[in-house]
Amino acid sequence: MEALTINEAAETTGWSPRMLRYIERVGLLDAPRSEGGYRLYGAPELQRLRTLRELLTEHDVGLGDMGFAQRLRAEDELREAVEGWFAAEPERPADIAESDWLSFEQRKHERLLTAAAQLT
Amino acid sequence: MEALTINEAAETTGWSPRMLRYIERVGLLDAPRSEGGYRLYGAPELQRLRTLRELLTEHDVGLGDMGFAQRLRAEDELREAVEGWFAAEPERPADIAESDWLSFEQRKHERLLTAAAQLT
DNA sequence: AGAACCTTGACACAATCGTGGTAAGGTTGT
DNA sequence: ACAACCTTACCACGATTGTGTCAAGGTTCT
Repeated sequence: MEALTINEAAETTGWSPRMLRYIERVGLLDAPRSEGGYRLYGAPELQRLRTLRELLTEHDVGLGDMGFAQRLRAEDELREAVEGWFAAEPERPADIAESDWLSFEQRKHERLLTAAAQLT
Repeated sequence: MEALTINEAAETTGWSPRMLRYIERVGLLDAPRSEGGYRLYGAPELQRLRTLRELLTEHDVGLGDMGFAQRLRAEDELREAVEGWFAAEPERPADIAESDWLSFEQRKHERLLTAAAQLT
């Protein structure tokens, strides 16, 4: 048939059945259900599960991280708050003449870090 | 005097000194240092720390989540992988016959895969 | 109808996170 | 020089995450 049950899907995707349920619990991938409530994994779900596995292992990312990424896409207010926070880099051009507490090197280092973070 | 030491900064921002060091450890906000190595919090850092506090409590977000958001801004490859994964949402329009949805999704996914392959 | 599979829920357990404390030693300002 | 503050490096500890296993019961297929 077209759709696999959870154990079959587990075998072909590399996840455990337990983890497939967990992935659903954290809201990352809901498998469609049969009339009786069985999860049924079609080709799109299987492919997505394999891709997810690759993504996590290759970039050292957790399921919780992906859950947060999903919130960032879904919740406008949250995304704007987060973007706003990162955009508000600390700059104090007025202090550079009067700087009795911040060395030029430290300031340069800060700018380098911020620039690196904004290489989009 | 332009900058507060860590305990003073803790008092005005609502964080504990311990947490200010932790926030720095996870890479979210590096305070500039004095010659002797003391962290010195200026007005921009204080403001950012307050904003961060608000952001976390109001949206139920953790420091780890913010760390991941920072990685998303800094690492192009990661951001694209994550975006790509979410973009490949399995959608099954109801007006497609049950015998057809699988091949439909398969074709759609193949298109996505070839598109992704051409990105690299 | 019966074997084999699935469901949810619970208990378990190592690893990490968020947070506090303490100790040994360096810095600052009077 | 001395009190008061700061630094890093540890130990601790409850909560959460990622993962397994088991139990009690419902579904699927032959």
